[in-house]
Amino acid sequence: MAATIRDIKNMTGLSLATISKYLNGGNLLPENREKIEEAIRTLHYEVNEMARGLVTSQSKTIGVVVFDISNVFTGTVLQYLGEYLREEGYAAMICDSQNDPVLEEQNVRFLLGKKVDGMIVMPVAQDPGFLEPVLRNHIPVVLMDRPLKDSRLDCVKVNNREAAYDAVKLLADYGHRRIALISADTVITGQERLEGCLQLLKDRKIRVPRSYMKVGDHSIGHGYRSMQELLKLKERPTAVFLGNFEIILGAVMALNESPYQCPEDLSLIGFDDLIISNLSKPKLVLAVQPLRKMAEEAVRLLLKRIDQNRNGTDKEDGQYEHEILVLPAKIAEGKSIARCG
Amino acid sequence: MAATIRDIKNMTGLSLATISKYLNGGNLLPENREKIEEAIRTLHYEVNEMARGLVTSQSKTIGVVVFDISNVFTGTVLQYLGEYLREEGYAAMICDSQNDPVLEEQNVRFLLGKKVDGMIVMPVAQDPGFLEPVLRNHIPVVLMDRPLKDSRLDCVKVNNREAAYDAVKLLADYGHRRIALISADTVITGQERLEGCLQLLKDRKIRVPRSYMKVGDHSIGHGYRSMQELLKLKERPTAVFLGNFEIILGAVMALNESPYQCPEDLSLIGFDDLIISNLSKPKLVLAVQPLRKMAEEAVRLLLKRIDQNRNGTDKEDGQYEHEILVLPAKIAEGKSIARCG
DNA sequence: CTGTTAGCGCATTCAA
DNA sequence: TTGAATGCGCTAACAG
Repeated sequence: MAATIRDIKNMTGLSLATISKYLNGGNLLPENREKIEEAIRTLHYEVNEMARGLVTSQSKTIGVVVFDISNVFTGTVLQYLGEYLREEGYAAMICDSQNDPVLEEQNVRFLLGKKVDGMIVMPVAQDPGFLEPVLRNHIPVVLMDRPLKDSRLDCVKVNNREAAYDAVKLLADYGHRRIALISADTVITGQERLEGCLQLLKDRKIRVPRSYMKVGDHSIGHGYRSMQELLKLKERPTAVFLGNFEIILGAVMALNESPYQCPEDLSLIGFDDLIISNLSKPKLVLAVQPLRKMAEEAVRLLLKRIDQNRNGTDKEDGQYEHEILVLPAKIAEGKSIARCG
Repeated sequence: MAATIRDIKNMTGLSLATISKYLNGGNLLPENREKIEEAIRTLHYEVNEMARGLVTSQSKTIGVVVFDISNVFTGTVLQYLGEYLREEGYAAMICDSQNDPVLEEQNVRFLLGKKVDGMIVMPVAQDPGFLEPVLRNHIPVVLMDRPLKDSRLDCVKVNNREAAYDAVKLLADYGHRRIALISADTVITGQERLEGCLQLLKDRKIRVPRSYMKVGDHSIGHGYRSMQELLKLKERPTAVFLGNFEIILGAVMALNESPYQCPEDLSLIGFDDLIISNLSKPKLVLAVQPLRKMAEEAVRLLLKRIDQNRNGTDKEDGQYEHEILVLPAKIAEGKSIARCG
């Protein structure tokens, strides 16, 4: 149906090899070049990447596995990833795991079958087992956002612990002592942030009542319910740390529905980077994740690995030392924190 | 590097054909089946989809081209699309056009090269020209959200005009006469919604001052600035129609920063379907788009076309009559509209 | 039920 | 610079 290199051959009288050379940027007589170009135009020829991939055994596509594609964080990262990959001549094949480890494993196998040249994974599983097949085939992988305990895996992430530490420190510096945390322990990023918060509280000798610790998942629902509960307490907190975007949404929603005002009645600080966070009134103080930078570094690292693989720098069964790139999240100004006491 | 069907042959002593038959669900002796399965396990064999695709000339993957992947609407739709496609044994290859028609055209050509079996497109271009190559190759396409003026293109969309009409009607029914519109005319969906609004206003003989018509693009910035301007007017509107998700965000942000309250000082009705819209206080009245249904129908329609193509129902240069599926957006309750007058 | 053969569309030797 | 031949990994006849 679609035109092939053969049709061009018949049209121009040139050989397959010559045409192939043209397609791959080789040198040929201007005259022949002309002929081929005309044939391509009139035949609407388009290279068949499947065939090309079969012989070159590289697809020029990168598999991207995300834990949840409907998530705003994910969408933004995907946008940047797409940008950088495209710049480098790669396409992205995106697979959504829907927060399901089983789906995630299927995704990985699927991409392997598609012969992607490499993978970028924002994992849902905590165990790196599902990446075994990838590692075995010497397909480079880089993790994003969430590291996994496997010394062979590169990762680009954010200094969750430190940034969370700084965030709560800001609250403390404003004089707050009744500080509540709404965060998650279901994913590593949440755990790290939680640790950072607790460390600061410990360093400052600030006690946290059980009722101030709202540990659940990174969901709107958790944020919403937790904030409602906090506001009902006899001794309300004067400040709250919000662990991620969804939690911010839920919490602000609950706060908006209450008679309390931010920051007069309650100071807030959140963790994420999304313009939407501006929606809250007043503008939220945020620990901002450098999403664009993360995407850029992930692509850079992955392509480096692919290159190393090709140049046989692949040491036996291999591996260079894996790299864990930790980028700094920075506190961005806002008006959601009031002085206390 | 990776194991091939040949390795299995060497290991089992069976022929390529038998193994291929196994892989494609054919019948063979339990004994041989066993052997093959063991070989697959020990060799970690995985089908090479490029090779398979080359001979079957179908990739079992669908190209999905979206105008902006970082958009929440898009993310949600992608999630549903992925779900339904997966159920049918297809994978999605997602390309982001970043609201750039040039990128969009490249995406389409790229996917063509990847030999996708069909495409689902949420277009940025208003002109269907960029889909010529797809049509020419008889690759089925279905448009989503935004129709294009080409009688050969199927589309799944929402009754923007009618839903917007109903939305503004609700405002009018609550007694509002000073109704402002913040919407977009840069995309067809915005235009349709605008038309619906204006039609109702005309039917009810409600005059709209120039200063009440905030027509721009579907961006947070447009929503934000427009709302600020509206609130500064000597004669403020009593109700505002917000054309999409981003506009809602921006407008609510501006309103939150002002001394005015919703719905006491200003009634709001918005257009979209995202849980995040709940963030506003009070809960917004919304014209809700049936995103899941849209995705389901798009997949259904596309696979139908693919099937028709294969069974040669493809009439000459062909085509069945194209289908334009218009799904109803429905008004969802909320508390953002107050009685007026 | 199994094996042999041919070829999908292309890149890549090696000669010419 | 160009052309003829070979094979990437797999499926699809067909013959056994």
